[in-house]
Amino acid sequence: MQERYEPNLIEPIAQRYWNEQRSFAAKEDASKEKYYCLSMFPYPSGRLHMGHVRNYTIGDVISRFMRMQGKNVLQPMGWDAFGLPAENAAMMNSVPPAKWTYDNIAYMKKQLQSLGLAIDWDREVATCKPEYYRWNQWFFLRMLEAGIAYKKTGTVNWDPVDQTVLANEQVVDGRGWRTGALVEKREIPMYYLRITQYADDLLQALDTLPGWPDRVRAMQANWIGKSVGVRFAFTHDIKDSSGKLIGDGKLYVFTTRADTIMGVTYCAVAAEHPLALHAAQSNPQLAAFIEECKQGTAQEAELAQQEKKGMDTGLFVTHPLTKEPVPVWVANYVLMGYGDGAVMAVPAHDERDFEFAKKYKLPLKPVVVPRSWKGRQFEESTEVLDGLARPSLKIQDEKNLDEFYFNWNNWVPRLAEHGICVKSGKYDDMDYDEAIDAIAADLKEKSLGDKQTQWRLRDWGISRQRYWGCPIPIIHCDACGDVPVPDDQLPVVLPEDKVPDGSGNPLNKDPSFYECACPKCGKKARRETDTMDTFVDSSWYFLRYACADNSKAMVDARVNYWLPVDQYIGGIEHAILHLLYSRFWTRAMRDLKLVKVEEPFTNLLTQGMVLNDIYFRKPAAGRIQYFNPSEIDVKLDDKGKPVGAVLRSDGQPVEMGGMGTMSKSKNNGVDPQKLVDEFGADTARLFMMFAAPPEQTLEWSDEGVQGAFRFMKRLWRSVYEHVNAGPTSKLD
RNA sequence: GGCGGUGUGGCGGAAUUGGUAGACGCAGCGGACUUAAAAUCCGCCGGGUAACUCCGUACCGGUUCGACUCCGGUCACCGCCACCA
Repeated sequence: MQERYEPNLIEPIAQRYWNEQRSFAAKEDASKEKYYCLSMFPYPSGRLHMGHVRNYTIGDVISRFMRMQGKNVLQPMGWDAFGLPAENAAMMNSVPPAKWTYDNIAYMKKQLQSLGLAIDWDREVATCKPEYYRWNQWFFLRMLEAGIAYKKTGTVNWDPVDQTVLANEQVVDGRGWRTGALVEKREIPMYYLRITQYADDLLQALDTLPGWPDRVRAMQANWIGKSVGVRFAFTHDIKDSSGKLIGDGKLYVFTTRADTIMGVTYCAVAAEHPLALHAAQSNPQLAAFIEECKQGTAQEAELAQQEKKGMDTGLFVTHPLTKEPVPVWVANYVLMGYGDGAVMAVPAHDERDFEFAKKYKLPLKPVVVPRSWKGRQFEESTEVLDGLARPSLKIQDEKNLDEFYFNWNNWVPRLAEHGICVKSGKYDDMDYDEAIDAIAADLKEKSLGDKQTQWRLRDWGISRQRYWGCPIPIIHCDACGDVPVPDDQLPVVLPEDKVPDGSGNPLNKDPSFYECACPKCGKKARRETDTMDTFVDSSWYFLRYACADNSKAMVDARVNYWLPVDQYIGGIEHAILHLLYSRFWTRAMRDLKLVKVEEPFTNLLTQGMVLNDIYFRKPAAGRIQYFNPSEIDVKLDDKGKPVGAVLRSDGQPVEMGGMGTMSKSKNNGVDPQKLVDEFGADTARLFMMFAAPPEQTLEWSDEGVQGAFRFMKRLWRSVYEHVNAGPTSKLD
């Protein structure tokens, strides 16, 4: 054993030994308690970043701890290898995404090994390999048979120049990020997975996951978005040009406030609603308005910022209880994708309806009063606002000091509170719950509605008009329709030699891929060229680790030994989609009797981001220039507080921008490879584990790394001294 | 607007079920070694005081022999979701 601590000498020796001995290969052993420790697998972007190092170090420490506790530990690793960045890199460098991806995997695997992680590399998977994605295809066909997968037309962002579908993030200010062309909404056929069928289960079962952070469970519950209310219909006799009643003469709406049904003064429908489209046929102005609503992105968050706009259709529907005519408006605040794309509007008790009614001078009608008014006399009156007569209700407060009344100058939140029904005929004096029960019962009796549960969650559209993904195993035949690829012809292999040029999916232009024979009738047919969303790949990789070598089946009995994952570690950014899809997919596999496990992840740790200082200069004209902290000298005052910073190369001051997530755009990243090369993996790992609790953000500090390095050196020396002192010691 | 979280020295953060607040690290200060520097090592390091049995865990109050920890309220910050009817 040598006196000097030289990690670059000793770490590779240990790593080679582990590799040769297969020290971390896990074997199923029913006599031992298993422990499955899983880190979210990386996208092979090219190099590891500090977030990876943190993630895998946390997992490795937990694995080590559990191994020392005598558990049979599995810690696998793989590659989330399909996806858009490979296509972009391909365009820039004229390299096929496959080559780019495999090269990156080779490099990053070396990096991971140099970190000394106790990974069982025998179980490595890469989602872009046919051995893996054939089971995506196989199980997709099983879901199709079971009715969990289905086809329907869906709305996408379409770039008319590139002839391609854009993800929401690729739409900037309503234009394609590459072409700058105005993005269109387009209806195209896509495959969907019926995750909504599992909505209630996915929501309820969140309570069985005490090992998950509260906020992640809350985020999932929000996303699923259960809401209980009443779905009912207004009636009408509006017919289309062929004389058919639109929607069978019913305009369905959903409401959580059925108690306000007597206060309805208009109905609002989404721009894409059949009634709106019908009215637009004879109304060019309305048609133009509908076109305007269709512009922009399919992203809902942006809709929330828009001003409320609408237009009268001139159509009327009949109120199901009062039989009064109710005007139908098109409104941009109504979403086609939620419920039936239509709402009943009660401007006296709903903020959005209020704002809309005020803008377009629509009537309003108060029908709910505070509970404190119960059993007391109130006065009806009319006030004139904006030249309109507005009905108001007044009451003396209990101390007879003031008058409380509805006034319609501004919205007040109290108007939306639950209360007592008034001016509602037979429902007068009923409280919220009672009124809803009574109204739902009456609507049911008329066969015009009932209580219903509505979900925010939508079915999962998995079709992507993209090349670098798992092909959807369907063949389109003019005679037989959509025919599944027979199991014995799986996998449908993605050709790996294509180089996308930005003008759509190369599979569309490759006859050797899309030309095929119909498996049913043998006639010439066309292969589906859409590929699957990459979230499909990551929805079950944790199952495959248990049986990665099985070429005959998707999963086998070993899955039931290892699953569920005892500890899952990864970024909070996957709190909703990846984790929800995985929970759904596992349930689908359970229902098709492939696995026993229902909840795949028992404990979840969402590790914090890695932050670093931000330094910049803001020139009088032009872009902000960011400087990497390694190029900066910080000035301290007497107490050691930072008071300023200068760029080392020119000695001139730079602005201190506080701390932010390490990113290319802020130029504040630290390359893990440099860190490992200089100080060794142990120092890097020690610092990361030590500087902050795993769930919290970690503030990078070069001095902190030095401290960890000093610690390692001291540790080395004390071992060295021990070895020299002890006559029989053979530590080296 | 809804939901979730967090507030402790100059800084990152400890404090297992309510029992010595500030572990450990960073920065800072003093010292040793050195011709000098780096590296390394030792000591000090919340505030106040001449001193202590003083004050101090965002703020106000409560429970308790005892509160960073439990309860009620306030303030501030962060994250996610959001015309969801």
